[in-house]
Amino acid sequence: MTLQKRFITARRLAIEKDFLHLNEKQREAVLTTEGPLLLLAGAGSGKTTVLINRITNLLKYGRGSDSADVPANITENDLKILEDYIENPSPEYYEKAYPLMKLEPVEPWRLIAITFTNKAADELKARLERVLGEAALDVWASTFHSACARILRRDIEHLGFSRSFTIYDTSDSQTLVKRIIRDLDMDEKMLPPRSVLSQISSAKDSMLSPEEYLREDEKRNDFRKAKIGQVYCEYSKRLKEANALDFDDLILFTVRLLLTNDEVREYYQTKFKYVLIDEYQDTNNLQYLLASTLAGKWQNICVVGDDDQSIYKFRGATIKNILDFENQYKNARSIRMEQNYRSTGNILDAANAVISNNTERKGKELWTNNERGDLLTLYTAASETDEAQYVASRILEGYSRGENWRDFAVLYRMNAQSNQLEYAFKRNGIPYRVIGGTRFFDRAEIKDILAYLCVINNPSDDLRLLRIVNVPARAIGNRTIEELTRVAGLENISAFETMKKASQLPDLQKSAARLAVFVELIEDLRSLVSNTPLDEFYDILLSKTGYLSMLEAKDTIENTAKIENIKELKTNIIAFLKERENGTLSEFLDEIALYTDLEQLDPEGDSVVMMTMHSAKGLEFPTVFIVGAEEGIFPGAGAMLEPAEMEEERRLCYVAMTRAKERLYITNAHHRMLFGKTSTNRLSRFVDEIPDSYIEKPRAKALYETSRFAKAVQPIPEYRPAKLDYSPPAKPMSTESLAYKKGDTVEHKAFGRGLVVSIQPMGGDALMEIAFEGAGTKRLMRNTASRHMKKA
DNA sequence: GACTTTAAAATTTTT
DNA sequence: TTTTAAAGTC
Repeated sequence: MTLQKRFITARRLAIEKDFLHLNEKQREAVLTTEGPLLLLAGAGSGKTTVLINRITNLLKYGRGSDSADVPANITENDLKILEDYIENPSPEYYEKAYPLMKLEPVEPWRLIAITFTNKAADELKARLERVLGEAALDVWASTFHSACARILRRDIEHLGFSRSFTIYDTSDSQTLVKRIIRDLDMDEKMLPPRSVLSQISSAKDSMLSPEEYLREDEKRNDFRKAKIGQVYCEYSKRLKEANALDFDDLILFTVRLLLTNDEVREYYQTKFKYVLIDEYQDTNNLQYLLASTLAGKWQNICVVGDDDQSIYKFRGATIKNILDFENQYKNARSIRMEQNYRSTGNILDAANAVISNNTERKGKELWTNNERGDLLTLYTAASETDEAQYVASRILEGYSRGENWRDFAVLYRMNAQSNQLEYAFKRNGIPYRVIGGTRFFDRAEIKDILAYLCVINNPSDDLRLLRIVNVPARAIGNRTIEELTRVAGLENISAFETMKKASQLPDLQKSAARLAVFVELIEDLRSLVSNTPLDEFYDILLSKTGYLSMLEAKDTIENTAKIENIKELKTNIIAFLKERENGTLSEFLDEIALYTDLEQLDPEGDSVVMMTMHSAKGLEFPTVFIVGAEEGIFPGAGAMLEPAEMEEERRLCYVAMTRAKERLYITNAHHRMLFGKTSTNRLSRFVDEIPDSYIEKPRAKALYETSRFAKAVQPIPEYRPAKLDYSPPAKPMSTESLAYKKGDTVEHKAFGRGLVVSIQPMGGDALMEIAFEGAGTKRLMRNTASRHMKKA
């Protein structure tokens, strides 16, 4: 063998020493740095660890582990140095060997890692920082959307938008579409805004402009689609006028910018030498285009994903991206990580058995060295109440055995199923948290305040302007607003501009004075915002707009909660300012728009978690309950006729099952009340797909053999392990993190140390009065506040 | 223009 | 069943 070849081998072996804690496949993934790489990472196979180590490798050794390039003039002695280190990996030898091991270490800013959630991005950043220190902060680790926002804030002017554009979230888009449908005199029944929006979204995903879309569909003479095309047209027009981008636009415009502007493309393509995409199975066409464009120059694109965990088709994700990766990049390498470190053998085999019924997949079989563990359990309840009680009882049993509440998770197909479970948990005194559902930023009062902030930031934002123009009441009613939008549309100016001219417009004479007051309010605030610290400004906003007094005027429980939520938003501002000393309003709004998953699972609190199977992706729990395993619910009714949908449901089942580490319970109900109707559903086909050797089905058999005559047969006895007390719980829910009492000292993230002065129970919540050392006395709602504070 | 009643709809949602 | 939005009443 030549010296060069021996050197290359030795160099890789030497670098490998850093990653001996990984298994063989993981290590290969870490050391394969060059060219397109497909990383098929099964559930629980240590994906994040690999990602971190891969980046570490790139930053430390560059392409040393994966290159045939050898420095000029290497000598036998150089080889010896490497071999010495391999033989004896001590710090002294390392120091000598390191210069020979590295080959163009990557500068952190030449690396972009794109994830799907902010949570994942943050975790990546945090873990990188722990390993690499400060340098890690220069790595672009972000979501698709925030990476795009960052690019567009710099260069969107090439596309004719202003750099201070506003971001519309899904519900903003929906309001806008609804308004357009009405303005165009179309029938909302024929064109549900939701489905119109998803059509628009998929048009954008195919990079079709409204005009192109219209042209296509008029050819086909599809009446409905032509209508949708008109809405799409108007929708784009209004977004443009409001200087706003929706979520899809963020990516669409970035792709368009990169494709049309050579200079910008060149800049980013050169900059990003290594591109890394996480959760590749959930990317849509645009995201695929973005990723491959960014990697266009160096072709160092690494995608990580698991085709079996693709569960977001309804949002445009296409499994094709991951299935076709090797066709798109002919020189792609692929590595499968199939060893699972999470679940017991039984759970894993059961999950494998279910997913093997899918045809659209790469095909992979997870295995584990973990023990077999308990069999899965199927419980067939009489009703949904019974099902919930069964779950509660099992959890109670576990807790009395010494397990923590947080070791249990209940997963369901849709949020509506959480209700019965909540009742059961309350009844049994089990502390729980529901993840998802209505989110903090979806609450009306929060949207209102944010709308004020948006308008101050960008007065052309008609959508937000109309939301708040009469909240609190300013005697600016429907008629005025109608006239206002009519004139604005006619003259092609924003509603705010129209307001300014109200006194000159005959039809607005009557309300001109009131409009002027409002205009002045906004102008006032606008002139204030640039030279006032954001948190201070926020207080001024609350009082000047009269929003706070509006809520304080009526002392109801709802309003107290609303006030707390508004104060909670201030906590966000303070936290934001801590991150960025001189953060501006527009930066804050960006962060809010793209960072909605505020209420994350908080590992400190000890409570049972309930969530949809979708939200559970990426998480793990010792014990998992999958409830409502019934045909029509899971798989859902919509999947019955569509094989592709059915496969997606099955993947969802696979995701749900592989969340469990030690125990997995699956339940169904003989009859169930849902949306006010009682129905009898057959056991989910997914349960049938689990071989009997992995699952215990105590009573299922007897029940289902007679299910056709279920009504004639004797009723199934309800599951009642203990005497049931159906009265509401005497004591309030007692999570450790919620168990504050008068006199406790607390540590709040934003307000610092404080003393609990009083607690007043309110529904499932409590109003706490806390005297903070620095921030004065505050009244906070316990459940929300507890996310930001703990006992000191 | 504010408040009350009624009617319709309800997968899943990382941004 | 529950939630939300639109129509109806004061």
